[in-house]
Amino acid sequence: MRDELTHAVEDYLKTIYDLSLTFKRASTTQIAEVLDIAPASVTGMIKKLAGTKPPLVEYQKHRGVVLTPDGEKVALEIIRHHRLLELFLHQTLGYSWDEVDAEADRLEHVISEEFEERIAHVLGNPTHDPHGDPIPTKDLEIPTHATLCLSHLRPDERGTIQRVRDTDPELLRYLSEQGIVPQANFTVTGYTPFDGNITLLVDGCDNPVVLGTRITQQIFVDKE
Amino acid sequence: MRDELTHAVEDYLKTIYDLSLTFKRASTTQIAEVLDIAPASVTGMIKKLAGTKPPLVEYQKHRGVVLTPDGEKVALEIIRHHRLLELFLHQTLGYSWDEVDAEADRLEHVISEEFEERIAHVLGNPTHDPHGDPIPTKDLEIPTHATLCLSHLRPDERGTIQRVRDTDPELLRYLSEQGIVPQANFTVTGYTPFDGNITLLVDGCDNPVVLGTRITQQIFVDKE
DNA sequence: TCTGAAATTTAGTCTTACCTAAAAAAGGAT
DNA sequence: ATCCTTTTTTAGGTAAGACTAAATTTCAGA
Repeated sequence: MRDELTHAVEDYLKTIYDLSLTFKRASTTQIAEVLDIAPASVTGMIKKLAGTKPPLVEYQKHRGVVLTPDGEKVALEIIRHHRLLELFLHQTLGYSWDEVDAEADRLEHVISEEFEERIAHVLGNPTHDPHGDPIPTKDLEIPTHATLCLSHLRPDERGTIQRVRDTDPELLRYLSEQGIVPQANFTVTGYTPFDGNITLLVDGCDNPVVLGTRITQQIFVDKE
Repeated sequence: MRDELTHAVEDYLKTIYDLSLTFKRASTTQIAEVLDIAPASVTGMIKKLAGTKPPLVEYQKHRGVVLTPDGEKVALEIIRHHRLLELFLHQTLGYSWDEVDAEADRLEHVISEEFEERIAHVLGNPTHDPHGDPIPTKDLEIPTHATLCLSHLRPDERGTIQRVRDTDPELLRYLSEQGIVPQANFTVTGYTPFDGNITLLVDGCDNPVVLGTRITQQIFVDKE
């Protein structure tokens, strides 16, 4: 029906989905920044997305867009592809967790439903990818996941890393070197009020790590 | 260097490679037929391929093209992707042999060298895909393979199916229902001179199968 | 309510990467 | 030599997406 969307369209929808988790509506500039495209170009695409047969976004001039149910369906489908692929690359092909995002970004637009089902099956219908991001189910429900941000913890609190929401390979490699990966347990040993830095000691590691808010805001945890 | 070729370019090169196995030079019309586009379009693309920095084809007006060493390298790279993917889909993900071609056709243009290496490794550096087609090695050598065509066998000769060079899912499904898959042993029990039909009895099957030349010319065997 | 900065949209271009139909030209076979 | 087929040329079209520059709108503070 509304199949055969271009890669660009799928990327826009994915981006809008992500942004609206945080901001409700996604603004032109935000989308432009994420996709590294001129704002004017975004306006053009947004209009297109709002003008498709079943509209994919609800657009109000000067106040950004939200996905329609149809648009959200597409976005979740792509996100499911992406996260299943990430886990598959990691688990079955031995990719490290900082490499999976780039490869999945290319494959997500190309694989068939059949491919999706088969890797889901091989992986045992998993609920989370290697970064701890929830994988939408086949009928596009998002499994529950940790929403407590590491930046909110304070000294002496203990917790478990659940999710690292960042795609920068450098950062991911750095974090895993420090033992900061999903399922790792840790204790917060320090907090600096003015810059928000948090120091934590990962169980089994010798040295504490200091992380700035740029990082701690991307890490979600369960408190012990 | 000459990376970032479009899917279309890669498809042309793959097609030219295939054609020149049989005809030495690939003509405009032949290419147009295989790719199902107008001959004029082929001329255009051919000129482009001949005009790249290191030319990918050697082009003589009115007498078709041959791949240059550079073009052949690209073609073999894609063919390696394609055949590794076919085997991977079949072996690791459980696709049936008639389904793999279509999926591989899309993925072959998108996977990274890393992906290629990792599936090759998981599969144990295989030499042949599910249809018996040889998989170019990492340094793009083609393993030896059967070149004896089933259409040349005559009654009472026995052989082993080595390779079925066809991508039509219907046909492939039909053949596997008749037990005609790589490694199957058989005896030729009949030959009709005028239409070239060949009757064969696959070991372990009860009924003989009659195949026309359209089919037998695509099947390669080893004589027992 | 005015004003200026920031965000957004409009308008008009451009590029890339194909594809096509129809006319012209070139080869080849007799 | 001439007909027929194949191939190329010509001239043009489309689809997708991106860009710049200029205009407009919004919003927040004076």
